[in-house]
Amino acid sequence: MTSTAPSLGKLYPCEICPLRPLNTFRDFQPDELAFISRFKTGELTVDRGTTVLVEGSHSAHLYTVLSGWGFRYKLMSDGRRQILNYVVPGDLIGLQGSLTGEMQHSVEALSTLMLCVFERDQLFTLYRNHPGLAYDLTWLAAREEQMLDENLLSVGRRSALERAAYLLAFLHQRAQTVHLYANGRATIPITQQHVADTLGLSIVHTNKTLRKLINRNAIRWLDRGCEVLDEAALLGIAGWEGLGEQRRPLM
Amino acid sequence: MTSTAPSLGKLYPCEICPLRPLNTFRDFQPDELAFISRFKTGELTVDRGTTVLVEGSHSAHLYTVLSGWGFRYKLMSDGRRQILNYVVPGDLIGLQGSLTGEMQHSVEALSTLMLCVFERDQLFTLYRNHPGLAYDLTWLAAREEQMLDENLLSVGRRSALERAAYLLAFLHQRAQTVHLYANGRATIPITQQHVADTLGLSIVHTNKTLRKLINRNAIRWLDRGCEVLDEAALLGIAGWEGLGEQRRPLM
DNA sequence: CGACGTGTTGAGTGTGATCAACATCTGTGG
DNA sequence: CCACAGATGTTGATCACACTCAACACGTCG
Repeated sequence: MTSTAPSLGKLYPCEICPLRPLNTFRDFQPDELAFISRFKTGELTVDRGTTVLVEGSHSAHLYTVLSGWGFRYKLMSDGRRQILNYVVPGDLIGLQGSLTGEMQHSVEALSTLMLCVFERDQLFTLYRNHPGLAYDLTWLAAREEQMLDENLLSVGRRSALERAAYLLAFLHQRAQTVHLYANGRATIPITQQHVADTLGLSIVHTNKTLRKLINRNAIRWLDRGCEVLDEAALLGIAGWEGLGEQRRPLM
Repeated sequence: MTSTAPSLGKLYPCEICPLRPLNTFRDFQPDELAFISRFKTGELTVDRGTTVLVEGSHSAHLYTVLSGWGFRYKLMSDGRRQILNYVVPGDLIGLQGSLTGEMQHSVEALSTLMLCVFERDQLFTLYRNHPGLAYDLTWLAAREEQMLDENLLSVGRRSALERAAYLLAFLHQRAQTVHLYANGRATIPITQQHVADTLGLSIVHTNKTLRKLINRNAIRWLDRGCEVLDEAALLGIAGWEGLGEQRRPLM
């Protein structure tokens, strides 16, 4: 399942970017916008299940998510999988590989995923001419690190129920900040296998743990999807205060 | 235990930095060196047990480790602690807090720790005038993310024995790349409580797990310290290939 | 139709947690 | 100098959370 049909044109030139107007994102200087517009060389739309970036590869591109869900993960040689984080619109993917040369993780689409495509070899031009954008890139990397810190705390020190509650509250909040389910049903398009591989649990125990959250009316489970009904309950169970949401840059 | 006696002078001006000559670190342009030298406002030496940066605070400084060991961690309100990563010479700490405003984790010294002190509010000058250094900062943030990814895989998907083997091999390799125990005994200055809080295990089970590694002659445990005897054995147990060590920047 | 992905539930097992007791060693105050 | 508290490491006994195995229901898709 690797339908990588690159739709070449730009349906969404940066000047009419559907994300930028959201007040989650910081304002942009006109010259910055002009640069990004040139930096962006195209768009890419992929189906659910497509692997966008592969661990061990040397990608010539980086991407910003325009719409849809995805996840970053690592595999062990015997097949064990750990999901590291999820990506939602506005997130930059492939920066790590662009800087250090080789991807250390893979990225897969959870839903139809629209991506803005950037050329890796133009990255240094950005650093040379646009210190504000360079700062933004570091900012995005630092924020990814913050999310990973919290995930690590979760997997290392929270119980199964706390972990599940944390994860679903986390994904729910991230979806809301980028209006991911503004239109239509408010569901997170994951399977219980994804939850298990994120939390470091077996799929059977994940199922039983999610059932407890369902019985408390905190969530609802649909076919390959989760709907958060009571975010406050999840935050309480997890002992988590939520994303201290700050305005963030958008590449 | 908060002996924060700031030794003001510069014992080690950047021009005679004891770390930079190591070939782990990338070469520097003269103008970059000059900038860093001005950017560095002093040195700070703290004792073992000192908390260098506190979660929730707004630090005006960032630091580069000149010598010694430390660790980054998060606490939950009921006292559970998760160690996120360790810091060794050459590592930059406090960047996250400098960018996003508030520290989301704490940093504590594992041994006597010597730090170079930088002023946060000069950070943007760096971005404006030194794109190479700006690139380096993002590079360092991306590398921290890579280490966290691997730690998360470990805690989420490796068994207790595999986790312990991974951690000690990891710390051993990091120590070697910066010649941390070039002089004197080659020990990692941690307690079993630190290991437990890194791996997400109880201290009792950590003790029993480390005993297995000791019985296999892979490590030796001293008072508040670990000595790696058979790195290959640890790598084998963990199913880990080691740090693909690349030359890295030094601030 | 059968194969496959996904979700569900029960039974038995085991890894790792908790509880408890003890051995050292250090530092501190009397 | 000793008594004591606290940090660290060790080991055994018991418990429970989470894993494995197994079977089944349901949908989609070739």
